[in-house]
Amino acid sequence: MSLNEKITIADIAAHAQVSKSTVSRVLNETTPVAADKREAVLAAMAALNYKPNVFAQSLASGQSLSIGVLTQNFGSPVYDVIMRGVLLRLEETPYSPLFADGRWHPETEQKAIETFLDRRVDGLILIGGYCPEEALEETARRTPLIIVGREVSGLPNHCLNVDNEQGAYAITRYLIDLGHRDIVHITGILAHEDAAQRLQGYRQALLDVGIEPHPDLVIEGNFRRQSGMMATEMLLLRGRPFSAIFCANDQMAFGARLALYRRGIRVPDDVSLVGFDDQPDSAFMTPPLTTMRQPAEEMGRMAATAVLQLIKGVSPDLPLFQTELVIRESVSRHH
Amino acid sequence: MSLNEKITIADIAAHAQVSKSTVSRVLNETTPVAADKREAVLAAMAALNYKPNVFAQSLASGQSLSIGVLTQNFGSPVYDVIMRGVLLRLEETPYSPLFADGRWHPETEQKAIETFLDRRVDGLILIGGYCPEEALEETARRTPLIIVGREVSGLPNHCLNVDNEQGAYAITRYLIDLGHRDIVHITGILAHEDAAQRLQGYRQALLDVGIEPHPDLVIEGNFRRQSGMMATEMLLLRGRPFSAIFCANDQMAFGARLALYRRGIRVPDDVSLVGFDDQPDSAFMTPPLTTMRQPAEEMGRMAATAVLQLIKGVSPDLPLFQTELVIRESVSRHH
DNA sequence: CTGTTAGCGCATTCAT
DNA sequence: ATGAATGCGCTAACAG
Repeated sequence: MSLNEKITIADIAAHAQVSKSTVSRVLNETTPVAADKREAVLAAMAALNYKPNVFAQSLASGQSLSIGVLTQNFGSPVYDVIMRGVLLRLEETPYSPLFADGRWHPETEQKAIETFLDRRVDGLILIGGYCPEEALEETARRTPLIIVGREVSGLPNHCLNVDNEQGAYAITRYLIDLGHRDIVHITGILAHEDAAQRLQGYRQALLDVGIEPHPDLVIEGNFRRQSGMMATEMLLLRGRPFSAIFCANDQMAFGARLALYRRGIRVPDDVSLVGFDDQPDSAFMTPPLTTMRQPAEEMGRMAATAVLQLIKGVSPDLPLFQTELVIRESVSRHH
Repeated sequence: MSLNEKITIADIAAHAQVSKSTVSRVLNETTPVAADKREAVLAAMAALNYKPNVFAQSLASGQSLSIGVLTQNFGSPVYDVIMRGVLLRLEETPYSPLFADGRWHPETEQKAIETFLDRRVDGLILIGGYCPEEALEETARRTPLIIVGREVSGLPNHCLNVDNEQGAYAITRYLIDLGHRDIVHITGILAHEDAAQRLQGYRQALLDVGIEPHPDLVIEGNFRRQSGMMATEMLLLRGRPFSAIFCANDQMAFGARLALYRRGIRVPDDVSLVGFDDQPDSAFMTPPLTTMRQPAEEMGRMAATAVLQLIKGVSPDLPLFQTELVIRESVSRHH
């Protein structure tokens, strides 16, 4: 309320007739305090509208009560939701998030991580990224670290992931069950575990019903709309017939949809189209897109919970999240 | 590099044969220091890989070198880009961003602002929000404040906005020039200045060519896809003919597109469709959406620059940003 | 249970 | 130009 509040524990100590230590104690609940003194302190804090100085707290305690969150490209669909999950979970705690954008540049990521460390974050959450694995392992040695959406072989119990292979398997299997045989797969950047695992799920589903995956039906994209469009155009040029396209994410499905539209190919009458991620716009594509839903927000929350556990010294167990098939009008039975 | 670095200015003072004060001086360039001593200090800092402790710095100086950024709903199209702009600009400075998500809840926003203040941010950037104006004015009195995407009458030179009316005018005028006369407008939440201004631009454009805006052709939406869809369905039920729809944002245009699709109405053959914002997916709608581009990232950068100026005590001048018409295949001449 | 005493790492007078 | 001395606001032994 008042404009210039420089209230310190000394003030409330005086007001409550106790020592600064006692004030600190009721503040941190670090040691039992007599009920009456406790009340007095609380009353004084309320009366004077006391706000602890975080810097002093951090300096004295060595804890910053902040955790660094590194994402790649603000505004990208799934990561934003993961971040929201982190945020929401953190709001339930005394920790505040510090954010940075790695932009998929290893150097930028490293710099951001350094900045976080300089700011003495108590923990670190990394979402995706291209940062070399050794650097990550080094970082993990220095501070509590959770990585989501990426598998670092040297840090098995620091990574939080979705079961991409199972998801891709299920969605491919779904198309097969609809009678499709010539199913295209537009992959993500295959250097990403996500993309590789989805490709693997796709292949396995085909193999399991005795279909040999055809190389002409697999095209590598880069997870972006543009690449979905170009991949589809290339596919059309190739001339090999197909009745369904499975894109490794919704973005590329949007691109594919546009390419088909421009060629006058109807969805799902002429070809069925499915994506992965279930980003919000999927439900509003024309026609609405069949896709796989990732529990992104849930993963964010879990990531936050996990770092907090690491900070407390307990080693969290990180589940493999499952996806959920969301069926919409972009697919139909193949005759 | 080393795992346990607790290097303080005392260490480097010893290493460089000078006093701690001198070290502090070369660190902050606050007072001239003899060249040789200066070199020695720099060398020592490099050798020991010294990192200043931000908490100690902040505690002693009273500056946090952090600025609070409050957005509404992580993952919403335009705001995310504005945030990216803020981030990028801040990366060029010693300031770090602190983020929070207001979720369009005044209480949440207030709480977030309080948290920022508790963290002693040196400045505040608010993106959108429903926080009552008095609260904002109060906040502006306590700390450097910039508000983007919102007009607070009591804080004219703290607000950063786009010229919504002009943008809506231009886009409506464009449809008129294509021969459209019965142009629908699906508005945003009219309590938002954005939405009200866009509606005003739409009306003015019609009036300027002698068309009396018809109430049946204006429907209030809420900026979300779903509302664009419902508004369009309602419109179709009303039965009043129209040849074009102007949605107050792209999201609602996506919803409108879906409603038209489900009714078998072709775009742009049967009706032309335009949006506002030029969010990335617009270019991949089928057909690609004609829309108005906001310089969102630029606005974010400017917002950051402006708070920094406020912090330095200079009052920034905040331009009214202009939009740019992006013409794509969702519109055609009306015959 | 509680008060006293030291720092935490740095910026900033104040002398020199 | 530089060093010594205070203090920022709080936590954490340390005694009682």
